Amino acid sequence: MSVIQGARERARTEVTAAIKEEARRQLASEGAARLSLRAVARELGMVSSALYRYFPSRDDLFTALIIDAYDAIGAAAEQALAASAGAAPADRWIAVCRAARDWAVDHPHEYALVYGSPVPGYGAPQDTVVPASRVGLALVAVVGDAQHDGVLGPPLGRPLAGPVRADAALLASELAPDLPVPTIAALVAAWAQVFGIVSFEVFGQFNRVVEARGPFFDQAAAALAAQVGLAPSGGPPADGQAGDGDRAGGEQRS
Amino acid sequence: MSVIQGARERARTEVTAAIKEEARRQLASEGAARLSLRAVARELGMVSSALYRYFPSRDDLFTALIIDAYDAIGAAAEQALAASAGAAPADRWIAVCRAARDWAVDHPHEYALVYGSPVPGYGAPQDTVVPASRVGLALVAVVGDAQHDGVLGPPLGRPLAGPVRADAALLASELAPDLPVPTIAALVAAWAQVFGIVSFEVFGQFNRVVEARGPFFDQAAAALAAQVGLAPSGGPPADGQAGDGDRAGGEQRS
DNA sequence: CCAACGAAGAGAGCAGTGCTCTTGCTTTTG
DNA sequence: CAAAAGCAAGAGCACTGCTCTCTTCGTTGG
Repeated sequence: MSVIQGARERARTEVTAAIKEEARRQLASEGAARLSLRAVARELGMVSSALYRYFPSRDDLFTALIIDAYDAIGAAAEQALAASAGAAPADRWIAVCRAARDWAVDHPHEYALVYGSPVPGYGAPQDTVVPASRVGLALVAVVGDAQHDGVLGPPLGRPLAGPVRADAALLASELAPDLPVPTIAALVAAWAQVFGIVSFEVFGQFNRVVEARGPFFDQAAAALAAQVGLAPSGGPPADGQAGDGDRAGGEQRS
Repeated sequence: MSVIQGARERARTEVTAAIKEEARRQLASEGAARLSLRAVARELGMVSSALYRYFPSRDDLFTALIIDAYDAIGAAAEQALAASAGAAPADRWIAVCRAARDWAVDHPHEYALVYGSPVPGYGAPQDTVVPASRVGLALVAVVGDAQHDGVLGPPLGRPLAGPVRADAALLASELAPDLPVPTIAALVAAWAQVFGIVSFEVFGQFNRVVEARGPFFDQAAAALAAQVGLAPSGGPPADGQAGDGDRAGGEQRS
């Protein structure tokens, strides 16, 4: 990671970046399955075989894009986390969820790459697990902060079944020893459920079902916040949501 | 739809079925992106071009498989709905959700086809919308029956924002005029959230996070039942869940 | 300063893909 | 029975991921 590089090394990182950029562009316009190495090379004015100097295979290019996507959506969530420091926990929860959702609707194909069907025979390598966890960890941080401030209530729902408790206890010991085990379990469920709503929106399942997707998402995120034990903020936010910046009627599928 | 068919017509439907069957087999073993018309034809002992007599394009084959998949998971849900008639609403809710989940983990690639990333430039045709709604309608039926029996409580969560209420009201008028609007909104959210958990499980996001996936799913489904206003069944189901038939430790990604 | 080394690009080529078009054959139908 | 329609086969086009060889050129050690 030296700042000073030889011309060669410099060129390499630049070309690598250009390849990823062009690949991302094609990803957005064609979708992952139609991403073509040759087309990327063509667009970059190089021959297809030259691309293999930078990525040993198409799957490796995918891996790079996947990591970037995880990092991007994770960064969005973390930024919302940081920006909302000091706010009511439920509102922070909604802000973090909303940041992830907004990134997803802005980058549907990259989102599909990471939260959609796993690519063919391709097993996600180990490098992806840390970036993949960033959004989840941001949610954990919201709840952890609430706990630290003494405003974390008990999660809703019936008592945990044995195996679920065991899983949650293991998780808790790894990433948030201070949080109650049932809270962790509720957190994991909420995490998956948030992405369920995002996926339905991005993948078109809400077409002709839900139009006001931004407000709908916020509504659901608020319910999930309550589910994990974050009390709703005092004031009734019931209506309005003005300046929401949401294009409700827009068709999603390209 | 005449029962009696000429030999030719009969052969046609048989070949069509054989193609879909073989395609499904390849789908299961290779994944959607690697499904190859030529390979299907090869396996069936015919030449690739002959396949185009039955499906005008690869996308049309996909469409057929998608409809079948929607119908299969929908049928599974409806069967659970019928089988649970008379049980406590919350338990019926869980049963229907669980049926959909079980089908999904048993047919991960078909599930990915319908609830994963939409295929490349392929816009789902209108034929898919009815089959696609079957699981959702089964969930609506559970809640509708509970309402009819007078055991439906109010949904949890804050009051609806204006646009959300409008969407939900429209939906309610279309498919369940008897249900309260907030219930419909909660139902739609719960519907998406159920599939969020299923997708995370099927797509491998729960690897090294949740191991007892069956019980975990039931836990979350129970919480969602409460969310839409279905009171938990009397007895404490807290532990046990024996004979669960869940292979907890199994690696998911092929 | 220059020679050796290694990284990078070019091009040909392989096996595979979706899809089209033409050519024959068989079944159905008027 | 002959015409029409349905169907399989084969050749072929343009494309894909990937490998191999060959040449060029920046970097670096003596």
